[in-house]
Amino acid sequence: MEKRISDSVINRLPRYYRHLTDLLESGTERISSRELSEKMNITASQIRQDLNCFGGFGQQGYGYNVELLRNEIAKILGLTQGYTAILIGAGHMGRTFATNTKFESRGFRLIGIFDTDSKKIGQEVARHTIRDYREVGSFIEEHQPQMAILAVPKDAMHNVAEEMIAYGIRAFLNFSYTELSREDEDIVVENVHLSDSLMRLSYKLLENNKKNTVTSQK
Amino acid sequence: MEKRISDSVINRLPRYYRHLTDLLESGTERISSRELSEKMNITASQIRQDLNCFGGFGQQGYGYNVELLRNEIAKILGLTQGYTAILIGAGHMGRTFATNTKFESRGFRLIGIFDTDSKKIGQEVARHTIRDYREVGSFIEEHQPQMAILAVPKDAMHNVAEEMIAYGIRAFLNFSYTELSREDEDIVVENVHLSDSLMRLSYKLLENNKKNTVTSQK
DNA sequence: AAATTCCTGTTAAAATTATAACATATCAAA
DNA sequence: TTTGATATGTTATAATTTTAACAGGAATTT
Repeated sequence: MEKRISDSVINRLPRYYRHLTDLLESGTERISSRELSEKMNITASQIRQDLNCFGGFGQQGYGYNVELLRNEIAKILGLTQGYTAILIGAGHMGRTFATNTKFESRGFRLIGIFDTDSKKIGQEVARHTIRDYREVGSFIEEHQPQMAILAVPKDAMHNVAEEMIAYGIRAFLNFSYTELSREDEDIVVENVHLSDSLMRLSYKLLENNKKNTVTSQK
Repeated sequence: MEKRISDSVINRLPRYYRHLTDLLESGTERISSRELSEKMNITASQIRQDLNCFGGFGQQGYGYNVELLRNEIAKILGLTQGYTAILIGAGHMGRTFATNTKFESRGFRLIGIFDTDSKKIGQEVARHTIRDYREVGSFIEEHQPQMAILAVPKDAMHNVAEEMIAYGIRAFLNFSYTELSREDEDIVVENVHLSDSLMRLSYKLLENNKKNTVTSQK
């Protein structure tokens, strides 16, 4: 019986993956938990603890082989599964996602972009021709993508999600303002909110200003 | 002496804010921690605990006044400070941010968009004319924005950040692939990584598939 | 007006998460 | 070889975070 991996650990994995990718690209062959901890501003202990949830990838006296560790994390994250995705909505957000996130280098494959706007249909985005959303059902049936990226207006989101679910999609990356949640069923969702980041930054800035005010009053 | 608010609480505040905004827009006047907990899929206890970090906003036997609570959270998050921001980079990500995140309704004001690409300079995005990045120094001096949104290629990011810091900016929302970190100085940073969300989704999907395989083998 | 229900703020307990400590294996150098 | 320095995997401890419990104030009902 495997013990469950906590969300705290899972949430850190993509960050490990990014840093290891950087290291690999810069030609670093090996790294110790201490060195990595300095780069990432976390404790070496946490890194070792995290990695050991999945197995011993390091070697005493040597550290971790960057390429090997990166590959292991890729496996854990499912990046070697060759998952395919369709993108619904070719507005700003959709285009950003299609062009920015280096799908292929992360092991994903974007296989179709859909929109309802007749002005957009037929346009080229990231080497894909935007398709008519009305064809999405037959497209899914034919190509069986595992994920749908929702970059549609909030009013449309729930309807689109329902349709995707009816067509058999079980994983959603949702960029719409409204949260998508499906606790009960075998459906997985990640909601992304750009404005949350902005609000967090705002909080930090305010705190920082308060702190400096107090300090300068001494 | 005020006790420090934990990051776990801070990270939840934007989500509270969004849900309260939704409630307000749907005309809900009051809500209890239990009702809100059902909407948000967290425990009522946590909601009460979180809110009490900042003061007693509710009333026994009544619950919380939606508008009042939303305003209080806005204050806590610094949304009432009238912070202004400039956006560096008018590529896909920059345009998404400029058009999508409802700056104004969140109390922020975007006051300038900059790019180095002469083809983009002069174009209109979200009611702003894209300015020449070479003018950013004098612009900052004149308008004193508090935040910079970095939506530039990863190779340019650190240089841009250094320049912004030299011009006096102290808060950064960074969308570049490369992380920006400034532990030491009085500078606050939020890094956003779209691909992290995708990787987390991938992990969840893989786990879900494993689970179902095991279940169906019974 | 009394009784009952509701629901907060707060304290206490449980659970989780992060950090520290250490035994031991590997590497590198003398 | 032998010795010392590294650095992991793992166990133990500390800190944090979440959940539960409850006293009592406010609203609502009878």
